[in-house]
Amino acid sequence: MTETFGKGHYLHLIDGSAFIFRAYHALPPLTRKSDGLPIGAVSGFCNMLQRYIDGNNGSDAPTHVAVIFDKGSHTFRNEMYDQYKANREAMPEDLRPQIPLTRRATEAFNIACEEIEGYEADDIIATLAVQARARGGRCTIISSDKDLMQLVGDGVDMLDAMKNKVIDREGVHEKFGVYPERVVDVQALAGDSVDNVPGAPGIGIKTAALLINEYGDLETLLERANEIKQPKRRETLIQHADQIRLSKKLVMLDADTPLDFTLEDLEVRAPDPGKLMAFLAEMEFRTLSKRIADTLHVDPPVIDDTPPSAPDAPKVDDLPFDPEAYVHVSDAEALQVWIDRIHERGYVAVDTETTGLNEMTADLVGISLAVEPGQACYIPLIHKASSSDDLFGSDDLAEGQMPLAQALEMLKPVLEDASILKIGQNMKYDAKIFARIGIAVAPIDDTMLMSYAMHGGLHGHGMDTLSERYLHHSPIPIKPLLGSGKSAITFDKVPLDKAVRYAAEDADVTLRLWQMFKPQLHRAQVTRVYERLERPMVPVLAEMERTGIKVDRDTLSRMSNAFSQKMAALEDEIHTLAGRKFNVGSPKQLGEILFDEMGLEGGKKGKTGAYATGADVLEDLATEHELPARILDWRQLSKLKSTYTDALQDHINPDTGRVHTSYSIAGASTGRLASTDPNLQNIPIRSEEGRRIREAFVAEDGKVLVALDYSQIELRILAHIADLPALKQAFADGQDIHAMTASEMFDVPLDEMTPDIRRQAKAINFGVIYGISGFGLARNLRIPRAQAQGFIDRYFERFPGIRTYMDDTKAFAKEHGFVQTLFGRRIHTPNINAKGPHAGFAQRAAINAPIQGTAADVIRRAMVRMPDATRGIPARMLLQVHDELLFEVDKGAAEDLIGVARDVMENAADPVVKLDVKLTVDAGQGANWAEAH
DNA sequence: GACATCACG
DNA sequence: GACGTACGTGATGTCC
Repeated sequence: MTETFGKGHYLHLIDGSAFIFRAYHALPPLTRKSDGLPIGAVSGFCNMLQRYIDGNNGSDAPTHVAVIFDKGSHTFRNEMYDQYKANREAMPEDLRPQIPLTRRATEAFNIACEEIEGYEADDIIATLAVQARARGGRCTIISSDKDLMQLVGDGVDMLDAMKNKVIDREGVHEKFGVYPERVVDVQALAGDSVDNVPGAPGIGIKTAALLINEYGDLETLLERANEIKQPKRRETLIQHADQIRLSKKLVMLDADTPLDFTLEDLEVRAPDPGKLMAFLAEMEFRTLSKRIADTLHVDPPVIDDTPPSAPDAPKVDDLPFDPEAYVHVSDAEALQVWIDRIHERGYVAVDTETTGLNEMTADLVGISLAVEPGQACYIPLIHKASSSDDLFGSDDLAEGQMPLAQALEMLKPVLEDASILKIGQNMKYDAKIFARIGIAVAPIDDTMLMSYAMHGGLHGHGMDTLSERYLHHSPIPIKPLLGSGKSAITFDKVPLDKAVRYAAEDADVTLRLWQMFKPQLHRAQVTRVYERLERPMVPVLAEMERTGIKVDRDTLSRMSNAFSQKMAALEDEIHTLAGRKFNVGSPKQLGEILFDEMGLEGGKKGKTGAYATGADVLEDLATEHELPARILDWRQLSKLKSTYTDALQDHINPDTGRVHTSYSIAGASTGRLASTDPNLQNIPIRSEEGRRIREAFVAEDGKVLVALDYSQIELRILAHIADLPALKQAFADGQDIHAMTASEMFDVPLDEMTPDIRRQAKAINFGVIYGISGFGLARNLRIPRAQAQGFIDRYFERFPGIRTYMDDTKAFAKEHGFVQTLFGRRIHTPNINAKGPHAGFAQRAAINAPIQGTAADVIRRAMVRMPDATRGIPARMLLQVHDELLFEVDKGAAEDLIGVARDVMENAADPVVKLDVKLTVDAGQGANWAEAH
């Protein structure tokens, strides 16, 4: 039973970031022996935690303790002052991957580990210290950070752990010349070069303290500044009064940070030796684990830290796959053995088998686990008994299965344990299956996403592809087990012996891939891409997909009927014009009628020998004949009906009344998402008739849909990457970018701009993003090729950065075999050195990839930050359409959401990339998607 | 299952 | 000098 924090209780607050940086700088750059992961700071951090614990079990031991971390580098202080901490150096590359490990270390030591997005650790510490004091308890802050000294006094003190020196009120006075309640006044005057707090120029701590002690406090000092005798000092204070007041706001800690935990949650907990040893073993800390094992009176873990013999041929490759070695787990005792092994290891590969491919409707059938190569099991849960004489199968469960509920009860703590890493191949699928039965799987690794980060553009990232390529093993195909067509069965009907071999192998393959990929991420320099842009998308997208969007069936159904009628009428008209009946939907038949029977000019046969009858061809013909125009009309309706108004109705989930798409994270080579089943990223908008389909995408009663989209994000990124001053200036001035391009290219003043000239410039702008060619532009604008080439030449002349960018990008791709986004995502270009027509394709793709890919990275960053940023707002993120996010939000909170979400989106590049062009986001809201846009 | 077509950014 | 050509996706219908 937890007691309310109050008198007699004693809280320790450890400044986690200070520990980390001290540990990092105190130790040489150690790496984990088996795979080269940098590990020095984690080692130092663990040592410091252990020393802290050893030193704090005496009579004055704390009753409550927490390690507090910073989270996110953008805080409310950046809102007040954009230069806050601006000259702070970037985190060293080999420290970055160690940060999450220090959090895991804290948890492994069974010490509360807290952080709040958008707040500095100092603010959380201030909040907790003030709360502890208010409740009559005591608090010691373990840090030597002078910014925290304002909190000291009345039951709160600080401990400099390095010097083992307590800092009380007198200690603060020693440092600042004033007592804690005036510390912020002194800091406001003196400023702080480390945090880039300006203060008053020329005034340091000594002078500041002198002034504050003379006048009492900062406000009085500023009001009476004209009384100061020294002329220079007087002028400085008068002149910089605003800057000083701002500085005070920057240094003043926020003791009202919203917390998602309470003081009671921080009660000191007994160590969990198993968890701690597993973590230390994973980190391969020999000495430290022995020392800690001694103090805990347990056996130290056995650490196998033999490095792989050759970097690119790890030994996981050598162990043959043996389906007979896989274990069929059929009862709680057997499962417990596996769970114990998982705890020893600290990680496990997990795979789920289900009744289908749609995570929203498929049911869990069984779970497979793997803890080391070749050692995997399958836990069948609801397989049906097979009976040869019953064609429809039996509802009876097969023998040899433990109860579903019991298995889940045992596995849930493991799957949710923050100190055990769950490894999967396409984890979003499994996470959604588990989420539906109340299990929140975390933390995770995903081999599909690791491959995507390292090999994007080289090949697909499905398990079979990866296994064949990297393990030289073809997994058992699923087809023979399930059959195909009408006689196909679901996995719960697969006999257990076969199911074990198939399912356990998947977990085995996943674990082997993980062991191979994990150390390679660092070498390929894509750790940050994987950890910041790929892996965090899994929970975000899983949540969006599970939420779905409400679609009104009646609206779609009415539109389908209207389309049917119009199509029937058009069909009659078309047959009359053609002189005979034919299948209007057949391009082949249409081509024969147009070019053979009617003898129209301009018939061109493609590589298959059929006439081309695409929209561009028909549009040209439409100026002379009526038939092509009617065909175009019919095709538009046919498209809308079959792909949208009909098909979408079939995708409405009967349980939720909503449509749940699935996003593939690793589908598009550039980093974009792709949406399938159904594709909700290509819902019509360009034509008026199509746009009305968006009226069927609605908000629930009492809510509205909010759409936020980046304005011209790819052109802005182009302006930054290719360094185009004219374009940057135009964006800075908020100009119409296509009109500005037109003005620049055709020497037409902006106030004389015509829509047609602007349209041409717009086509050129897009052409540049796509790796322009004279031919392509000529075809798009329907102008002579020579004229199009003239436009391009002129564009290069007016924006010389473009040519440089294109040449540099092609050269980079040829040299390295990949191109990169601003955030380090690599897109491989295997065909870049090809000869013949392939070469052109590859070059244009290489030019486009960094632009499209950077835009994709930006919105990914925004999406990853969105859940924390919008916490407390009754809103849910529903869809992403490349440069747009769609939310559903309570009516009263729409403006709140727009404010917060826009801020996240516009600043999504910070702090990794400082764009020369600001990103702007347009917002709209309404009862349906058409209105919101 | 390949191909053509067309919806989106 | 000729080749072909805007970048990235997914779903549908026809035809073999």
